[in-house]
Amino acid sequence: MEREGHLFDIFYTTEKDEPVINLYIKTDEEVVIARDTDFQPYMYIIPREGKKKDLKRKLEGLKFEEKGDRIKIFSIDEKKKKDLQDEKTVLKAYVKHPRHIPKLKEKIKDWEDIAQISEYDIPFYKRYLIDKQLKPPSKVYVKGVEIETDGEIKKIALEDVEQKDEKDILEPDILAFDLEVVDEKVVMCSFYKKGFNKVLVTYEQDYKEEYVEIVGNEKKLLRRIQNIFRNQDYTVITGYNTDQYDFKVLRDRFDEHGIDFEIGGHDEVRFKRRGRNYAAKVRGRIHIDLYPFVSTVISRTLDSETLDLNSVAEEVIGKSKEDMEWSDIKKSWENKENLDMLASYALKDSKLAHELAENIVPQIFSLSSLIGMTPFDTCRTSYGQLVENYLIKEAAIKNILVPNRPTQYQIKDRRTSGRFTGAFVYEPEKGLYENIALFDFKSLYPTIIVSHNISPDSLEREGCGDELKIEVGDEVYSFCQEEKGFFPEILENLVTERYNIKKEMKELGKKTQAYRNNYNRQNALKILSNAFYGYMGYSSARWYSRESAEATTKLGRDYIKKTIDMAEEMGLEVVYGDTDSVFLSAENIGEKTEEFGKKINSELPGLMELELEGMFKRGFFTYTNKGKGAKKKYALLKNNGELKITGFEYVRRDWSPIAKETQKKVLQQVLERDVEGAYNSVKTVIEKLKKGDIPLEKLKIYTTLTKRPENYDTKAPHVEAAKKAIKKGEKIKPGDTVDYIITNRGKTISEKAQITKYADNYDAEYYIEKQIIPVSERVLKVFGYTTSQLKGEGKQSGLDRFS
DNA sequence: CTTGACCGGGG
DNA sequence: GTGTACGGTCAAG
Repeated sequence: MEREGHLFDIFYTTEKDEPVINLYIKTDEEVVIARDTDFQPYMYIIPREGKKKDLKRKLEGLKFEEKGDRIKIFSIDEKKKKDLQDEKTVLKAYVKHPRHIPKLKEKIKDWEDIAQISEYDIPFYKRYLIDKQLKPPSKVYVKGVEIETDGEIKKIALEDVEQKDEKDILEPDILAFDLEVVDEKVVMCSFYKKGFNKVLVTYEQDYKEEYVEIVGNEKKLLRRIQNIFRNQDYTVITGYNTDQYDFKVLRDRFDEHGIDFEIGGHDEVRFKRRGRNYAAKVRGRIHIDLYPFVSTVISRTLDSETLDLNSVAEEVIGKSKEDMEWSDIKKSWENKENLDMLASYALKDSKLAHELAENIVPQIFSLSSLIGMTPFDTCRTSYGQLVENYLIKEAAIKNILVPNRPTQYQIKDRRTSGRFTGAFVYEPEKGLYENIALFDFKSLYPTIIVSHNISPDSLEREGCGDELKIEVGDEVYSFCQEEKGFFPEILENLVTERYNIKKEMKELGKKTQAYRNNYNRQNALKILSNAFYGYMGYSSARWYSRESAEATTKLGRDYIKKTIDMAEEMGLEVVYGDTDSVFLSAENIGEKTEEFGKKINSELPGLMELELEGMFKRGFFTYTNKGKGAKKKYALLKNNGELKITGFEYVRRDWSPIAKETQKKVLQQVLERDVEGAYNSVKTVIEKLKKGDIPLEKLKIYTTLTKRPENYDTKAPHVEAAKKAIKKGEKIKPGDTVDYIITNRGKTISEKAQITKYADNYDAEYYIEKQIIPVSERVLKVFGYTTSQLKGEGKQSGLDRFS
């Protein structure tokens, strides 16, 4: 029988000591598992010069036992493969089971006749996706017969699987959930899905809302959670930080009550180790934890420096919820007060996660299908893995041998010896500027790599007749231009496809599905192509090439400097420049921009292009404590009055709300040319602080405890505050975020720190000196104000220098 | 200046 | 699981 469906997950099982690949496929009607029993594990062994025959004979005769495992190579194919610059004959050695691969490698690694062993550490399921060129969660075609099973899921004995259109991607059907936990017990669990929202509660009382369901006790709550997870119709199960929190709590509570943690319908939730963390794998569903993806990928496009659900949702989808204080959640539950509010808070959390997922999951899916990884892996990826997975997939197609991962020793070595000059920064002269045009290079590094053929396989190529020599410091690197390199060829395709899609998008209505799909695809292309440069200099990369990375930044510096020179020649004032962007100012900036853009672009090679990113009415630039122009710290005022603030403290959570509010206000007033007003705002806040007029709410500072307070060697305010609270009977454990106030009792800051709950006064001096002054000084010293003036101690002087 | 500890998200 | 993967900041050395 033949059918089509979206391949959304893959893993292997061992049956009768043979590996079986299981493909999870969602067809229009149901989810099926297609089972492939024919895929064989292998690795490559490269013989030394002239030793091929000897080696092959020895390998064929090899038989050994390890921990009861009888291991032998049961067949060897000879292949030709490209190894960076040379073509080599390699032996493709097949074994019976994936776990034999590392054992075989260990056994033969010191053999005289072997020059190198390759591709021995590519997980079996990934190998399958790569070799079959499958791109989850896009559409595949499968052929096979149904197998009789007693389970709920239909199984197919796979005869053939083929990738269809990789742009035909699974439509996610999302269930979001969220736990409320008090004293390490689950007291509420909320669910949100289209047409289904529910809050399970263990405490019995009259609840106003119909979504509340009373379940009596924690054990019944867990049973009901299990029931909902199993029986609701959905493909994606999601939440925020569910790997590190919700799923772990659930596992512990299921354990405690002696219930099997089975929620996928036919298998236990598995915790897969990924570096120092674990990821919860639910077979039959796609468990997407939004947080790791937000923190590695989405965060780059965000202004917010904190990545809590609320701030992220606010920026990504423009929505947030009224946050409930942690202490209030606890209080509400302990006193059984306001439980309706607590339930609605719980529902809002999963609703928000759901809305965020509606936006982010399609991005993850699109990236998955481009890279060829499962969505499960993609949402937990690092940039290094993203690039490397793609490279391995492309290497297989181009018959290139995958380089081995560096050893720990090599990684250390690369880290210490591999530092090199980065991007060029044109430091801003502090102050206010009018009429600003912001130009930047479209995909600067990718286009440099393509236009100059920067690639590990083009580097120092012997006998090359057309070399590009790049001087970096004392070194000269040469890149052969005769043949397109591995990286440039890939990047050219990625960048060109993205340009084409963006063109296509202009013809489409923004609300159409086609537009959204295209948007996500071009976004995935952008994420991937922008990651290549970093990958070349990433110490754990298989295709590490410090020389290529160095050459890329060198060329980048040259291009941005050339841009700055040309701008100056044309009489434009250069305000600030960083890596790939320049801020230019001129009275008649509107007229000059077009001419400038045309001139620059006529001189740029190949795919390279400088683009006008935006025009601003006014901009504010500041400098660092050392008196140099501050990088990446500026505030811009758009023509429509909107503010764009970059790099200032006001977004960070380790500052008190009053400090953040004050800084934002000051920046706003400064940009409106009301410097004196800004100064007065600071003075007013300081006065209020002195009088004790600022509510404690605005003075809280948040920090998380990562271990038990008594285990800290250093005296930090949040630790000391926690210790004092514990003495008073408060329960605070590792992982808790404490909010504290610096009070006026005690000598050192640590002595003065008290959990908000136990604080009834504040140390005005501290908040003025350590919070308000530093954040406002950062802005106002540019206009000649000194610290003592801000404190109201000195006279004003030189105020109009910049106004 | 280098090294090592700490921290993120969640309740 | 063809295992054992972050990156930035800040105080201490």
